[in-house]
Amino acid sequence: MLDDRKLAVLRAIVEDYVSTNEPVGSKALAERHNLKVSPATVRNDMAALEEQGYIAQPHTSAGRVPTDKGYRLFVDRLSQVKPLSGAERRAIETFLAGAVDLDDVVMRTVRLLAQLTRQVAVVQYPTLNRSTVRHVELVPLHDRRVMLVLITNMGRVEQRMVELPEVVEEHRIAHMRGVLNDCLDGCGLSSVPELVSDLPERLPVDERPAMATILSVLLETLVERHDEKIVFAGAANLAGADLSVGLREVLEALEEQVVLMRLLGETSSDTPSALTVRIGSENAYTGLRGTSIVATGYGQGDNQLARLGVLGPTRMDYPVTMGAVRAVARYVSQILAAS
Amino acid sequence: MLDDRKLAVLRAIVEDYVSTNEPVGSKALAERHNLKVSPATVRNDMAALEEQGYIAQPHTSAGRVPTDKGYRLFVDRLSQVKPLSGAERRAIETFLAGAVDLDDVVMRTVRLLAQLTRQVAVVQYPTLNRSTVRHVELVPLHDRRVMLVLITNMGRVEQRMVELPEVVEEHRIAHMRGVLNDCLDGCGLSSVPELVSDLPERLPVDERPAMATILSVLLETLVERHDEKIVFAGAANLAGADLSVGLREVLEALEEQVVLMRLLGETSSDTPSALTVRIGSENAYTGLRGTSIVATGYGQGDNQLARLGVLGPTRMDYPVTMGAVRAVARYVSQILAAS
DNA sequence: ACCTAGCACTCTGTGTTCCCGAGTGCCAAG
DNA sequence: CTTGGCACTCGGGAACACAGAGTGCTAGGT
Repeated sequence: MLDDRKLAVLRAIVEDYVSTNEPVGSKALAERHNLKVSPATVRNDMAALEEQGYIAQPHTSAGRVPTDKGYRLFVDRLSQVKPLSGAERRAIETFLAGAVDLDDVVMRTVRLLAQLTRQVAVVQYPTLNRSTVRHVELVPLHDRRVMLVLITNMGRVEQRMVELPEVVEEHRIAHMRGVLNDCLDGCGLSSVPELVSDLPERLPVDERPAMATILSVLLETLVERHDEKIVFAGAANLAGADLSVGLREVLEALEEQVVLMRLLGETSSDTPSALTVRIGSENAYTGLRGTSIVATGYGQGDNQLARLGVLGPTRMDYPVTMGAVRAVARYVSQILAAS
Repeated sequence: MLDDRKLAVLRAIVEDYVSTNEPVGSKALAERHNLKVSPATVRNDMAALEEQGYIAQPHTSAGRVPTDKGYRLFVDRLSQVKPLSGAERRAIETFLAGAVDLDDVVMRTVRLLAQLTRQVAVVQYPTLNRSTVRHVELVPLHDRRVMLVLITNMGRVEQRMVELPEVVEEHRIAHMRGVLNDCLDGCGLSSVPELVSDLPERLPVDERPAMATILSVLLETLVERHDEKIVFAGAANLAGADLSVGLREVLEALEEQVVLMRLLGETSSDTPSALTVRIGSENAYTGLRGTSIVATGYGQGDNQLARLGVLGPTRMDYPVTMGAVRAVARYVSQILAAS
């Protein structure tokens, strides 16, 4: 049905089209790649490929252009991820190594990825789910106001203002802090709710209302899933590209955390560390019909923390992009593991 | 030189051009606005205005378009800031009131402003300069590792990992924390360097190396001016607009913190709370020749914390935009003051 | 059975020409 | 100083022709 030569033709079409951005014709194909056959033969193969929906022609008597299905086949069977050059790898390493805190790591990662791929990079903040509590701090501010600070083992810090129901003396606050830390230190965030459920009862009566308030804020913080925070960079790289549907839609999607989240997230969850490629119309979101997403999880080994990836026009250099995404994911995983 | 009618003509040209996006001719002007004079007269005035550089024609025999100088005059003398509608004000209020922490306030502000003005909104994080230290926390992590957390009165939290030169027992860390807080609590961030300068000397000998390390990280944090962090939103609003120079340049500028910073910052520093309007070529940065910036400081009264504003095509509705920027700045100032 | 050469055909994109109309500048009269 | 009239200038759209690239098909060769 699709013999080797037809596949070679498809590969050649994808490669040429990606590099020139122009529909590729049989003649050019036959000479640029040494297929050892004549343009006429190539035409026959093209006809077959078109028949089966792998390529299409924008207008009668123009060259062929890969369809989403064509790209899919290319990605799955005709290409292999291209590793980065040594220089690039060193650049990544030094750039990421300079990060000073978690925010900085994420920020540098997203910029790096954008620059490397010349696409829009998207990075999800490491999720709290697998994190553990490193420390809980209560800082008395005014009479009835306390700042609650939660520090996780990933270096992540969440802070919330808490308005207490009544004035509480400082030494009581200190005591509550002690109790909280004894109870939670080192525990997984997901187990916090049950761990604190009976905590007020174990306190002196006059500390209970305050503690209850604090706990409700703490739980709220966890529930809010602030971890779904996502940042992107490199929007400028979209300027030239043809997204087939307005640039506006794409930019809007990028600013919608929820949409972005789903883009990165919808993946074969059985192997989270594998590269996920979603091509054009495979993407549910309508505004992104002309774009592809290359994403992967990052984190240490089986402990996947979150996802990152890039978004670009369907007509992108998949092998290179995939290489960059994979490499960056690895390095950022290393950095996070080390800190 | 420029009598009242000429000014009225200029105003009419700006208003028409802003709303229609087409060069406006003498005839249309004479009828749409009741100028009570004939097109011929308007033409004479236009000639005078063009002579002096307030308007220009894209091509011979096309209508007139305001120049940057024309917009400038319009903004300075021919328009007045348009207040928001009651509904808009209420929307702002409720939207901002839901904010849960400082990050959230900034995030909501920038989105709100983008939505309200249909332009790109830019918000600078409240600067640390005027802030005071609310609390310093040292959290022991591993043997030689401590997390330094700095909480300011603005609700801002900075955290840094500190690698100590030697193992330090927990109670010593607690002691250092106490000393640090005694020394710094309530002090302005700018005065921190001198306050801590002789601090190690006042400690037991075996705490000095650790404290020295901690202090160097603390000072570094302050110097790094992490406060110059800037966020933007609403890039999608640029999609349709004509920036006269590529969209790409503008997007690139937006992602350059430094450039963005200068855009908001360069202002008549004597009255920071006033609205600053920078029109087209008045803007130093070359990539932004086709855009204008409307910005203002925010914060409580004379205590200006930072700046916010919007960026859009030179052809924007200045009165409305200025109204929105001013209103949002006021509300966010209120919110911050209350927390 | 497959490849190849040749050929007629079909498009798109580009360049040319032409014309309409909006808008101007100028002038002379009110 | 304002106004009506008038000739002039361009930009932009429609109509048209044309070159070039690319295709599909068929017939002949291996």
